[in-house]
Amino acid sequence: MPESKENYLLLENQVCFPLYAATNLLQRLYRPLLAPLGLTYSKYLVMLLLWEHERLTVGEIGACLHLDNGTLTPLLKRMERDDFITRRRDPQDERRVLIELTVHGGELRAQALTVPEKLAQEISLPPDDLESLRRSAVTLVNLLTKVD
Amino acid sequence: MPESKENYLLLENQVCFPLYAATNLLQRLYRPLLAPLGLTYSKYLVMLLLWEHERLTVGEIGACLHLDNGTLTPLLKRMERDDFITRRRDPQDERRVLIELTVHGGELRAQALTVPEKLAQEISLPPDDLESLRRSAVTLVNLLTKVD
DNA sequence: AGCCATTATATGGCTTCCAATATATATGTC
DNA sequence: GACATATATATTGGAAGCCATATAATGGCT
Repeated sequence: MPESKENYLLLENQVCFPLYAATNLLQRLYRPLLAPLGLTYSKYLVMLLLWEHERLTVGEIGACLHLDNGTLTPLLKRMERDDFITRRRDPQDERRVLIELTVHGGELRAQALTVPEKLAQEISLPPDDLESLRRSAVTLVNLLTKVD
Repeated sequence: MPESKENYLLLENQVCFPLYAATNLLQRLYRPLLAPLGLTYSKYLVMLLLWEHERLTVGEIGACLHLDNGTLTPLLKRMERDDFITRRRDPQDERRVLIELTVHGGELRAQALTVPEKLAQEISLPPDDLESLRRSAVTLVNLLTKVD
């Protein structure tokens, strides 16, 4: 039946569009929460990683966040300029660049602690729904990265 | 217990990050499918709307896609330049700009029909999982737009 | 040592995204 | 009709995001 194929082109039935829209809307919500810390959402993600690991290469960050080098290099340069991180060549392997927190970057973690709960208040989706959304998105990401 | 608050800062526990990553990965999948049609993902979304409605204002498109004017105006100008759409002031209300398909834009729909199934093949997530992901993302989007 | 394939990051060009601001048109009120 | 307010789009400036390509360093292999 040809009609079913037609229906796939309806915006309402697209799987990717709600993810796209939700991502844009969420970044808009994050913006005012992160701006006082001098962070954007992408920079915030890098900081989350560094608060966990404290020394990473550009490549490792890209692998974790699924981001391209062409995205990360200028992003990290801005973060270096604004005193969140340091960038230096790995003496062991001069191809790599090691990313580490500055003192200021480390201290910022305390202020960031309040961000997740502030955001949760604005979303106010039942925790179960939120968790199932998270889980299915994680599943999708795992699937999409295995393809590569 | 203070530890639970700490855990919210772990990348693994973030709700927004998997959505963000999935969106980026999906756009990367769409790119090679849409490029032959001369479309990017955002332009594709605009086309989906116009294949359904055929005459929309800039504001209506922005409301449907949850996109800003600062995003849409240059996007639509490029689409006009590349002969997908026309832009003209509404004679009834000169503040508005009416967006309509060109002949070429209308014909493109036939080629776009194959895109959703090609993408579905690459994702290969069980249809039920995909549908539950879509549904919870839609719920989230509805929630986030009601706040406004 | 010299060469070649591989790896890690950087660069340039283009698109998308937003907030803040500007401009022009409509609308309502007196 | 004049003026304030609201509405619709455009503009500007900065940040992300990707691809394709370039540069530099490493690791064999001969």
